[in-house]
Amino acid sequence: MATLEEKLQIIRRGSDELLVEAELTERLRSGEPLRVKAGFDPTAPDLHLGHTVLINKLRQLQELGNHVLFLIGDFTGMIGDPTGKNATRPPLTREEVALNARSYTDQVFKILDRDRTEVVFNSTWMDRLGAADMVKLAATHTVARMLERDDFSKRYTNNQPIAIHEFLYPLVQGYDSVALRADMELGGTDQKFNLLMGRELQKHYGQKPQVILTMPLLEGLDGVNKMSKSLGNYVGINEDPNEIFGKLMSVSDQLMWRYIDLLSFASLATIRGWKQQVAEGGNPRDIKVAFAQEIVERFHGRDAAQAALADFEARFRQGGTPANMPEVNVPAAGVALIIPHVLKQAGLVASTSEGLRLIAQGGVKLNGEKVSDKSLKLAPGEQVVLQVGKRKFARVTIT
RNA sequence: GGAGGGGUUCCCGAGCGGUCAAAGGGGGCAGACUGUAAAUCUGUUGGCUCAGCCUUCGAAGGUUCGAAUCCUUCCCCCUCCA
Repeated sequence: MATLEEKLQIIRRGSDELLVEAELTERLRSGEPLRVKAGFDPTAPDLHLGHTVLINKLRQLQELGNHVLFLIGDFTGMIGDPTGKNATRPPLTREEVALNARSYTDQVFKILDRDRTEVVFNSTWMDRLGAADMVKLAATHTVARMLERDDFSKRYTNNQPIAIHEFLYPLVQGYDSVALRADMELGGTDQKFNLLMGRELQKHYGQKPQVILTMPLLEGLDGVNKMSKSLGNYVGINEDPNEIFGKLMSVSDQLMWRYIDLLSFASLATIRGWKQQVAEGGNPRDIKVAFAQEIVERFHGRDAAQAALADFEARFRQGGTPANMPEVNVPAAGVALIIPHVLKQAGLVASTSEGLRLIAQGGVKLNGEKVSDKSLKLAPGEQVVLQVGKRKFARVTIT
């Protein structure tokens, strides 16, 4: 059993802010398992590495004997966490919520301990809250207080719209903590305002305020924006191992360290060793490979990690073709097809125009040979390997 | 309710009757290079039956030989006043 100091150290590793540490110590000392809350959007069941920063932390808390309340915000999802969009989203149907929840648990239990996790939905209590109670909830805070939230104040000063219902989001998220009697809530640093709202509302409703722990937001592959599916700069945990490996290799040598700090389970001493190795002239690529292997292995197993590395080496260091590639049939109705059409039909390019452009730029290969004739035709019955850029391949049969 | 400003291609942002598929930047994609799908450099970036044609500049109408650019109505956003 870990000592109190060890527990605190585990909890703090990689985190951004822990409020209020004294309160946490007190609760830990009691020996009772903490009710640790973390909320998730109901509409995006595709978990990516950014989510796992927080989920890993939940797992660590479970290993210390605590209880996780995995909250699916099916009610808050209707509001949409304020992002500058001023539209409410149509509420998801029961079936959709159930389906998304199922998908969540399928993914999240690759990390979390099923026995110490309770999946809850905030519609359970929010649907029962009447308009009068909603007004009372809203009456607990002022507009000035709401405008303290970074996102709101930025938009306010930049003359960007803020819809009134957006103010409800933090209130409802805070109320969730009341309904769940949470001892602790985790969230990204961008959630700090909402997490603090939970504390205030708990006090208001006569509960001990929750401890809050914020985790840094993982930057996406672009190194600028936070990782998100909608920005396309993410690495999904359910993605193909080769994709995960390749995407992690595409992380810049600089950003790589950020990923390692937040995602690797290697000991702090090991990570220090890596940094020193590179500082002394070692190739960052080697460390990136080791890290990419660790992540692929975490979600797909050791064999997949080995295979992904082998595939990567074959493709990029030796310029070969991947071990397996999609097989596509392109119907030609008995006529020979011009190459850009085949590329489009095979899904390798978005449009004929793009196909033509890529050919002009020398980015298209047929059976390993660069295609320079844009009106080259493929006749029915032909089977060829088409390649666009370094990463897109397909074995195409003209039928 | 009143006064003013604004809605442009993936994003930001120029254009303000023809030379506009629309500057510039970002992002994306490709090529070169490489110890990496790092970095750097170069090209490219609406669609199509591709040296030609078609559709785009909040929406719908109109003026004109010709409109992103002018007019009308409508929708949406911001600011100030009430």
